[in-house]
Amino acid sequence: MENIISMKHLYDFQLIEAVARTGSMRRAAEDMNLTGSALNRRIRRFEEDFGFAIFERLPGGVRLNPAGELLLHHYRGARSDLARVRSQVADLSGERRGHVSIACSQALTPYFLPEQIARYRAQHPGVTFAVKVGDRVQAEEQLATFSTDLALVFEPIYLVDFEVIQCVPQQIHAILAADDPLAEKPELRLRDVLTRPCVLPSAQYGVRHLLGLAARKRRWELQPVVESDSFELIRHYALHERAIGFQIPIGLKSVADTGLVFRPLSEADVPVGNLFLGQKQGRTLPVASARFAMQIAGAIVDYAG
Amino acid sequence: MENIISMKHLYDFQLIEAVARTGSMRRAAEDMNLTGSALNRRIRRFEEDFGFAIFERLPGGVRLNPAGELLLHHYRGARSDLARVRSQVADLSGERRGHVSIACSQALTPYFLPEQIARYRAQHPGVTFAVKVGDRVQAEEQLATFSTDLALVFEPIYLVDFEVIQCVPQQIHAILAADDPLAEKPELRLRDVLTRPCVLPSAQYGVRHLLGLAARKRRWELQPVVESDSFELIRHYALHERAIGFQIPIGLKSVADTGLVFRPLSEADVPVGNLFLGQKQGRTLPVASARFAMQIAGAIVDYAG
DNA sequence: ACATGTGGTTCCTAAAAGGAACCGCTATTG
DNA sequence: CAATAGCGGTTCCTTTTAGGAACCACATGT
Repeated sequence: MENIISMKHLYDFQLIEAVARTGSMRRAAEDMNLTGSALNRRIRRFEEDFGFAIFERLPGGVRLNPAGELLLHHYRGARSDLARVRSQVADLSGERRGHVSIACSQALTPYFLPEQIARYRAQHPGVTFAVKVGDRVQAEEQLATFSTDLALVFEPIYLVDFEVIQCVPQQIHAILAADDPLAEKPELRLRDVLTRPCVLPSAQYGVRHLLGLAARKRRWELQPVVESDSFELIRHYALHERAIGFQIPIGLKSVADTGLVFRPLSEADVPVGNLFLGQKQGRTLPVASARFAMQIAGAIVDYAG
Repeated sequence: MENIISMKHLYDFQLIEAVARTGSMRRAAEDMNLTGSALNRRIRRFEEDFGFAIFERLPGGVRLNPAGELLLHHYRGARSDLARVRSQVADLSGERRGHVSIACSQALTPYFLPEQIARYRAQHPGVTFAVKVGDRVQAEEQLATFSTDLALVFEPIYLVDFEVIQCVPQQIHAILAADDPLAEKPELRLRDVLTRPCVLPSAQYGVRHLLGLAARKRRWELQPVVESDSFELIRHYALHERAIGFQIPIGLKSVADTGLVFRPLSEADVPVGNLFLGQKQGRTLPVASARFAMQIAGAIVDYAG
């Protein structure tokens, strides 16, 4: 998966990464299909070449020291840059192959991303995709450690090392049964929905965060009857108990004919959130990723309108 | 020199760079102390691992193809980034060692840089320096290929990939004998000096460029009696024939007691040039280089005032 | 036509890396 | 408290890999 690149000169770094991950030379050795003694010798020799120890030896295992952290970050950067070079070389050889990895929120999985990926692959069948779903913190981490090329996140937190490619506003929508009396209003107030049973995403998600802000401002408290990190569960549960779920509109096109409707919350009550498409600051992306980024940058603008 | 870092995993790239430099596998093999057959095998195996050929095989030698150019640029970036990591690790080990490489114009060599380097080394004796003198084009090239950390150039041309750290104006000064009648004026006009025998830097230098611009505007032509790429020769020749040389003030502190004086040209005649201190766009410099950059950034501002 | 240079290949030897067993240590556990 | 299990580190020996020398096919320039 990641080892597609795995050129030989980076083998030492792969070993170091494995040791750092497992916290033990012997376990890492098993992972990498060699014996503990061999791995130990490689690590020690590497440290000698490098000039500094990169692991703390503890009883019961090893751990990266600060020097090792710096070094591992360098390796991840170098590896991703080599992948970019390989991609550019493949591109100028006319191969039109490549690989795109994107970290995104769950809201993008039911409708938006499948459609976009299919559209892209229709033009470039040689390009493969890796979609890593997670909350906004995980997305930013994966960007920082070169684990992903792109991130598409709603209301990211830190935005350090995050280069914004595109940013579109997304007002939170309430999801309710089609025959719910509230469904007749074109726009819902916060007091309309918070007096009803609510199904909310868990705390780490941006939708929950914005709803929490809006509620706290009015000295209310969010009291979800169901709380989940599965947006799919939230949507389906809204139908079962006639409870109210929440989501951003880009994730809602698909609920149209499932007995559910969605209505925006009033901007006077809940602040508008932003959906960010970004990459790691300063990176040059592989060609396939860069092209795909351009495509969805345009697409999210269309969806927002 | 550059191989201070030379960790083992970059050996293949060092070989590739040697082949690219010499244009021949056998000559590169000699340089790197191995035989042609061994080197050839390594290159071919590397290309197989990488997935693409990186050399064009011509009768009479080899040459990097576009893929190879991309790859070599990646390598130079990775190498310099590893050097930075090593520097940071050394720094957090309290070693206060390091190496600073700077490309600069000749104007900085007689007085400014020696003083600055001495001042820095007085505080950090473990830090070594490499000063590469050249014209402004060479300085920018060296920055782009990671051959130098810093560049201090007068009137750089392209400024692509050039991250400006500091920029100070420098008005061109005329250099003349202390007993020259013109020396009595505090400021000289262009017509005063161009009617006299002139000693000019050659075309690639910024001083010549600005003088040429000013002259062409008035439909005059520069007709130097002596033209040289040695600023030292220009200074000394001014004394011998009582000709007029040109230089920027930061390079002139040292001529005070050599029978020469310097007077600024009027800003109405010759546009003010700029002395730029810069690094490669987006790079994180090794600690020693970053600290030295901060020092001279302050120093050139003082000199300009 | 020849000598000289090139990249590429083969065969064989030299060097480097890996595997298995063992050492000294520490934390856990009966 | 002693036995045990797991850890990093070391040693010895085997396996694998890389390097050296000679050679080939080819192109160039005398």
